Amino acid sequence: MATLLTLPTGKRELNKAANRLAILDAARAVFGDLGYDAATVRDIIRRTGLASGTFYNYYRSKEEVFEALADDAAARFRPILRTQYEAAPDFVAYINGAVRAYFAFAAEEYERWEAKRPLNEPQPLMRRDTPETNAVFDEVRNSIHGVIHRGDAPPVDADYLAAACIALVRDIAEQMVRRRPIDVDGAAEFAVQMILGGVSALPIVKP
Amino acid sequence: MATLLTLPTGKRELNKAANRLAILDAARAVFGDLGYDAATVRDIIRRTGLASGTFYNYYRSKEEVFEALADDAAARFRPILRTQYEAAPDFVAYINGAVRAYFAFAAEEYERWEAKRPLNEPQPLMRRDTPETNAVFDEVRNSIHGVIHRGDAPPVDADYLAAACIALVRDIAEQMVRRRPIDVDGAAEFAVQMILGGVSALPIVKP
Amino acid sequence: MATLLTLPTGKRELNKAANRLAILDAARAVFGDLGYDAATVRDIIRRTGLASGTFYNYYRSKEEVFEALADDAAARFRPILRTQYEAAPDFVAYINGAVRAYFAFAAEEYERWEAKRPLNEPQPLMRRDTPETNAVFDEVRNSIHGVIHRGDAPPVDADYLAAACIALVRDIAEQMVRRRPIDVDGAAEFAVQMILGGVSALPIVKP
Amino acid sequence: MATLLTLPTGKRELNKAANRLAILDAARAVFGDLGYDAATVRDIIRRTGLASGTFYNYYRSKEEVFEALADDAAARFRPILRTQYEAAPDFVAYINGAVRAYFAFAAEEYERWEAKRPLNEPQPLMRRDTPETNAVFDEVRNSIHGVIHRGDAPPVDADYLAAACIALVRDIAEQMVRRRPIDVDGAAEFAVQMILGGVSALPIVKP
DNA sequence: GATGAATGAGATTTCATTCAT
DNA sequence: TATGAATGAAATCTCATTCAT
Repeated sequence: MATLLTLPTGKRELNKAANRLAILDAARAVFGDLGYDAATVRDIIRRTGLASGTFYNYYRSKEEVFEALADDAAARFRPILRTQYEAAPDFVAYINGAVRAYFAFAAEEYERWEAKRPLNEPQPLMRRDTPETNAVFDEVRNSIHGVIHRGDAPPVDADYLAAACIALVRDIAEQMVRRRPIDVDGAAEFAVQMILGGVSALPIVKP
Repeated sequence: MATLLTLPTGKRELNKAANRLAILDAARAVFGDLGYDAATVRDIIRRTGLASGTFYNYYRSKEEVFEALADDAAARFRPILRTQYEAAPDFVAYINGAVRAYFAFAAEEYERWEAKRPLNEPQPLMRRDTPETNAVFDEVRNSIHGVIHRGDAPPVDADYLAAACIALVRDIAEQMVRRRPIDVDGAAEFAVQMILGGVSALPIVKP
Repeated sequence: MATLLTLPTGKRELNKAANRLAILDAARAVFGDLGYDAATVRDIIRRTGLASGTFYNYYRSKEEVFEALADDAAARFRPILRTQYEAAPDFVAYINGAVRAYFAFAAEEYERWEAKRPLNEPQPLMRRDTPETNAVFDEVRNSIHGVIHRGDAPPVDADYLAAACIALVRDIAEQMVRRRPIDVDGAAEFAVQMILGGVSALPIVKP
Repeated sequence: MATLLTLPTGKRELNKAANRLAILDAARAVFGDLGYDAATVRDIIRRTGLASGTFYNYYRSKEEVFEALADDAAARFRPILRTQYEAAPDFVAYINGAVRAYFAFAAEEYERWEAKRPLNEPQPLMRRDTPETNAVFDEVRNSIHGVIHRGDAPPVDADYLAAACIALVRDIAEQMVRRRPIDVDGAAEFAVQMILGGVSALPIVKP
C-alpha cells in the first residue's frame, strides 16, 4: 500500500491534511461567533462543505476539536513566550515582552476572525472564551509561576498575581479591539504600567 | 370566613413566593454548575422538585430567570456600592471601600451558592459570567467612570481602568473562593494594592 | 339554607346563569375564530375573564361546551324549521321556506360573530364547521328525510338529496357572507332555484 | 465498484424515495383519520415506523407534508380535468365529463386511503378538507369559471355556481364512499342531473 | 475515507385538568 | 362556588452520532 515512512504528500494525505485544516478553521470561526456551548458540530461542518460524517473521521466530538484548537494556539504562542521568559534579564523586561506579545497575538486573532465576518451584520463581538485564548493563558500562567519561582519577580502570591495579570490583560485586550484604530502599543503600555506599578505595591509573601 | 384585613399572606401567596425563590435558587446553582449556555430549563426545574410546567408560571424562559437573578444581585449590591461611592473622600478610599465590599459580597454569595450544591459532584468551579457578577460589574463600571469624572481619580483612560479593575477583582475573587479558609481580607488587600499601585504608575491622559 | 324549590333568581343563581352564558358566548366566538381543534379551553375562559377552574364548574371539557353550543343552536333553529315543515303545502314551499330560513340564520350568526371581531385585523373568515352550523344541519337532514317520507318530495335518494341540499346551501352561504352588501335574498334565490331545478331532473328511485 | 452510468438508483436513493412515500402515505391516512388539526407529526411518524427525527429530513412541518399531499393529488387530477375542459363541446358535456371524472378519482383515492388503514379502528369517516380534496377543488373552480367565461355555460353567477357544484359533488362523493358497494356511476348520475337541472333553472345574470 | 440519511435521546413549551384555598 | 397555581402528559423540534453505501 504505502511504505512505512511515506511523508504526508500523497494525494490522499494532502486531502486529509486539508480537511483537517478546514475543520479547524471552521471551528475557530464558529467558536468565535457563538461560543463553545452554543456552537454545534453541524455549524462547524456546514462551514466546511464536508459531509457531517466526515467530521468524525477527524475528531471524535466537539470537545476534541476544541482541544485541538487550543493545542494549536498554545503551540504557536509557547515559543514566543518562552523566548521572553528566557531572554528577559529581569521581571520588568519579562512583563514587557510577554504582555506586548499577547496583545499582538490577540489583535492578530481578532483580525483573522473579523476578516471572516459577513459584512452588514450586527457585528457580534468575538467571544473571549475561545479555545485559543484559554490555551494561551495557560501558558502565561505557567510562565508567571516560573518567573516568580526563578526569583525574577518579587515573592508575591503567585496564583493571585497570575490571575490578576491574565484578567487584566484579557479584558484590556477586549476593550482594545473595540476601538478604531486598534492601538496595540497603547493598550500594552497601559497594561504593563498597571501590572508593574501594581506589583511594586504588593505585599511580600514569605513562602 | 376571612379577617377584614387579610394581608397577601394566604397559603397561596406564601407558596408562590416560596416557589419563585426555589426556582431562583435552583437557577443560581445550575448556572453556577454548568454555566448559562449548558444549563437547561429542565436542569433548573428538576432541582426544584416542581413540575416542568410550573417553571413557565414564573418565567418565560431560561433567559428570563437569568435576568431575574441578575436584577436580584444587582439590587442587593447597588446600595453597598453607592454608599462607598458617596462616602469616599478620595480615590484611594473609594477603591478600598468598593473592593472590600465586593470581596465580602462575593464570599457571601459563594457560600450561599455552595450551600445549595448537592454533595459528591465533580467539583465544578464557580462560573464567571454569572448573571450576578455581570450585573454587579456594571455597577462598578459606572462608579469608576463617575469617580474619574468627579476628579477623585487621576485622569487616566477610564474604560481601560474600569475594565482592568473589574477583571482584576473578579478573577482574584474567583481564586479566593477556591482556597480554604476563604480569606476575604487577604484577597482584598492584594487587589487594592495592585489597583492603587497600578493606577499611580499609569500615564495621564489629556482629555 | 335554601328552600327546595327556589327558582333561579337568587343572586347566586343569576350569577351562575350569567357565567354559563359568558362561557357559551366566548366559546362561540373562539370556535368561530379558530375552529374546534385549534381552540383551547384557555382561549375560551380568557375571553370570559373568569378563572380557569371556573370553566369546569359548568362544562366538563371543551367537547361539552361544543355540544352545548350545538344544542343551543339546534333548539333555536328547530322550531323555525318545524314551522316550515308543518306549514308547507308542498315540497317547493318547504324548500323555499327552509332555505330562506337557513340563509337568514347564517347571516345573523355571521354578523353576530363579525361584530366581535377586533377591527384592523386580517379579517379571518368565520369557520364553517361551527357547532351551531353542524347542529342546524342535523335538523335540516332530518327534516328533508321527513319531507320525502311524507311524500311531499319526489321519491329520490334521500341521503344524497339531503347531502346535496346541505352542501349547496352551506357553501353558497359561505360565499354570500364574503360579499358586500350581504344579499340574503339573492343567495337564497340562487340556492332554491338550483335545488328545485335539480330535484326535478333527478331520477326517481323505487324504494 | 460502480458502473459508469449509475442512475440515481443506488440503495440510498431508493430508500429515500421509499421513506418519502411512506411519510406521505402515513400522512394521508392520519389526516384522513383525524383531520388536519388533530393530526400530529408524531401520529404520522409513528405510523411509518421511522425515527422521529427522520420526518424532519423530509418535511419541515405538518403543514409542509400537507402541502406535498395536496400538490400530489392536484398534479394527478389536473390533467384529467384539463382533458374534459378542452374536449367538451358544451357545458352539458363538460359537467358530465368532469363530474364523472371526479367521482372516479374520489373512489380510487378512497380505496387507496382505506387500504392503508389499520383494521379494527373506531370507524373514522373520511374527512372533508383533506389536502387532496382542496387542491382538486381549486382546479374545478377554475374550470367552471373558465367554462362560463368561454360562453359554454349560461351566464349565471359564476362564484355561486362553482361553489354549488363543488359542494354538491364533494358531499355526494362523501356519501358514496360510505355505501357498499361503491356505486360511482349512480352517484355521478345523481350529481350531474342535479347540477344540470339546477343550472337550467337559474336566473340569468347580465354582467 | 467520504457521504449523508437515520437514529433517538432530550430540550422547550403548551394545555387540559385538578385541587387547595 | 370561584380562584388560579400546580401538574405532567404530550407535541414539536434539534442535534450528536452511527452506519450502510
